[in-house]
Amino acid sequence: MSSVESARFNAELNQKLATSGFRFTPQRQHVYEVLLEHRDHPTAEEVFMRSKQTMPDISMATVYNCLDALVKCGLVRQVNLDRTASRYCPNMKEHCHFYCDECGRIYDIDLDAKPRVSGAHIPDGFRVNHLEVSIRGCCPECAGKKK
Amino acid sequence: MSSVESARFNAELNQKLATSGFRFTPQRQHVYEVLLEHRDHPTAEEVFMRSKQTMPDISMATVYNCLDALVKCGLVRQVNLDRTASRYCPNMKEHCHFYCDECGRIYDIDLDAKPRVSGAHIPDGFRVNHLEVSIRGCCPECAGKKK
DNA sequence: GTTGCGATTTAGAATCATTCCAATTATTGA
DNA sequence: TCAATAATTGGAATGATTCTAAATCGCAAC
Repeated sequence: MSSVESARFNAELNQKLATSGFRFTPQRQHVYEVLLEHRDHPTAEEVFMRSKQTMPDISMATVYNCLDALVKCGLVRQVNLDRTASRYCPNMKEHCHFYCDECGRIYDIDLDAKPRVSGAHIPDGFRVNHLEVSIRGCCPECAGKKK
Repeated sequence: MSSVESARFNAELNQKLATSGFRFTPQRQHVYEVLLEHRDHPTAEEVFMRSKQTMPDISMATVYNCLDALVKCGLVRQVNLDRTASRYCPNMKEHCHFYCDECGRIYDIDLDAKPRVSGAHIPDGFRVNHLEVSIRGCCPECAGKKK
């Protein structure tokens, strides 16, 4: 990441943390940078490993705290599949996730707008806040290998 | 449940277990009956408690084993919300779940057919097996209370 | 019917992700 | 500068689930 980009992300981070009542700390900055570096939906454990490479004294508890703060201030999405470890995603555009059943990788799938589902009979009186969609299947790479 | 219904469910259970290579056991029958009795998406813990009322010696491990067998032979759906305990649902019709953010209850929402999502840009080469939709919001009961 | 074998059940130990805790350290506003 | 408040830390605790090894069961072949 260039220093210009980096400065922009830091400014956004600082602002978003502040408006949610969080402080700007080196750990939070670092964890956010780690997430931006490889957008591959790492688990907390993976974020911890990567963070330690350049911040060796960071603790697992802090990684959880940082991820939590980033989620709460709207910079990161927490992604859950079944009951496996949560994964973290710094893509805040409207999107859903594709899970490859072969390799387990997660891909972001862009959505035009808030998703709508056809044919759902929601009875009167239910107020919908949020609709979550996830797609399971086989990614191009694994589809290639299987042939 | 009437004895006629009960016989029908047992026959289906027996047949489905058999075709997946599982045996018909009193525990599996009992756990399935417990699920059919109140269709309220209980956790394994709740199934365990209810099962013990009429089968006091059943163990937690067996409840997990039975639920697992029922899921594998296609009689029960395992439902996960975030990383909370899995819930179990004997409704195998095409449907999705509505989670009330206030009271935590889960409601089945019927779907006409397999769900389709509008506006998703799935790149070439991805093979979709399954699409899962969940809805979050406020149920009629809680909406009433809030006013 | 008896026998044998693999499947199932069981209690308890182990695991995994996550949260909690209490002590230390850092940041911020007066 | 100094207190007040928040954040970090390592380790203990938690909660759901899976594993393990021994006992038991169900069923097919004899």
